[in-house]
Amino acid sequence: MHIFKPIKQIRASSEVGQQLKNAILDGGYKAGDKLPSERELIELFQVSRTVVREAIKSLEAGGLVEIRQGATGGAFVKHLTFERLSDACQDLFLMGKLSLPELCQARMLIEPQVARMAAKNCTPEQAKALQEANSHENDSFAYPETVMLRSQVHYLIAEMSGNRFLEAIVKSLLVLLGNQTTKFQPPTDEIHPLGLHDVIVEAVIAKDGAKAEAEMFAHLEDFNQRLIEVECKYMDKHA
Amino acid sequence: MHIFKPIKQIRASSEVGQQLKNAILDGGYKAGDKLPSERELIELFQVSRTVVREAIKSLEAGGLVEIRQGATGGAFVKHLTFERLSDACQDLFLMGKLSLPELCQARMLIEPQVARMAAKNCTPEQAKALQEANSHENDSFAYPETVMLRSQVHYLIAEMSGNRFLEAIVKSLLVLLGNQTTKFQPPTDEIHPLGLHDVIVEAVIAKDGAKAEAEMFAHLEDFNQRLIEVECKYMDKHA
DNA sequence: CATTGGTTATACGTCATACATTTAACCTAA
DNA sequence: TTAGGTTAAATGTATGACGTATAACCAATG
Repeated sequence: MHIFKPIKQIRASSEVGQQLKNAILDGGYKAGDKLPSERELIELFQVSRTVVREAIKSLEAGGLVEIRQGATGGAFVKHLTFERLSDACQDLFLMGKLSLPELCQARMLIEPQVARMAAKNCTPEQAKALQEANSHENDSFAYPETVMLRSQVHYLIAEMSGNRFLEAIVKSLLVLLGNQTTKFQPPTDEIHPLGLHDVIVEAVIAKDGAKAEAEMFAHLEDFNQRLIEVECKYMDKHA
Repeated sequence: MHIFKPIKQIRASSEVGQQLKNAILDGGYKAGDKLPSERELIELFQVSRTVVREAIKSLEAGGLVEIRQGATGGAFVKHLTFERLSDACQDLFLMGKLSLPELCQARMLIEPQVARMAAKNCTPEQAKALQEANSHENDSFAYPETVMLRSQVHYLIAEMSGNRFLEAIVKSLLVLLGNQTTKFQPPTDEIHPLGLHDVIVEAVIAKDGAKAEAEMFAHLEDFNQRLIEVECKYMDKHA
């Protein structure tokens, strides 16, 4: 007996979107390149403008392209970064599929090792950038700038790890925790007093991986405690 | 002197999409719920069908809703899972923003600790499921089934960690590495001989966290080596 | 009574056209 | 020279018509 396969109906817009996406991922269009205009795509795919537009809109929603209007407008391929990851995490978090303690725990598990890797790789230029960032943490007390300033060191260390996957994960965590901190708006010296990063920066620059890992762990243990407390206060106030 | 802020032009479709997204994330619509139909949304937002459709399409592309056609059709809110994360990773990988060695390294950094956490939490039911999965790894040699079977233990351990963020990360890594393995299609016993998980499963069930961590690390060290070799062979053959 | 097959209602999918809006570049006159 | 208008190219929105998919209802037939 012959086996029949069910017909899978595919929407024209999905098909077009898929082909465009493949073209981008395969390197046919690189970051910054402009996809053909709507009119051209109509010709190429022989479909209506509706279909073309929905396909492009899907790509935009997926974060692959950026649509600009006007004379020099069109769909431009974006530089893919960790932001898509972080957006996905943000949505999961907002839907209650992730909790703050889980994020803190994950961070404590990953970032100390990332610090160790960073210490192994640290170049003089990176050392300078690290010190620079660490010395500017006090430039602002206003939200959300203060969050950005005081997490800069973490971002740099993540980049220094040399592993772009771990870098993306850590940055996503930083964005999420930063968003929450900005929402709670605790006094800066309550959530993150000045100087907490000094020993970490020292260790990384000294290429002392073991110490960098240990100090990062200690710092996160302390910070996470503060963050949880801040969250409790916030909850009480807004109950 | 007064400071003027640039006018931010927002597209109607983006605005509608954002409002719908917020409604979903805030819990106004839960997983499985149906958003209003296009006609109703036209009434609610007082915009054209074009705008409504593009908004919904964006949500679909973002993985938040699933659109079904027909009499009982409409946009239904999806259960958010790690799949969005894994899709994002997949795209980064396909665009060359992530390499196989980086993924392997990240896995070696995370999964052993996840195994330790799983060992801490292991319940009798989970122990049984783990043994069950481990005993069925030989049920198929055909791709892609064999990949799924031989990675099942890793999926279960990730779930047992009790940390949904780490679970999502590990699963995303498993999907990615699984995809690559399926692409290379090496002989099953070359990439992953039977029995490699036995000691890990034993340790987890015995609630021996330290041993689970160590055995997982050793296993990954071995497996990653095999995977890299398989990739080299594949590259040579398809050069 | 049950099953088959047709009908209908509903909602999404696609097409076509017209017009609005945005933006850069060009042009023109004071 | 420059302010200001014009034009062209591209996306954004509106509208109406028709196509397609799907479930539910219904009716005829055995």
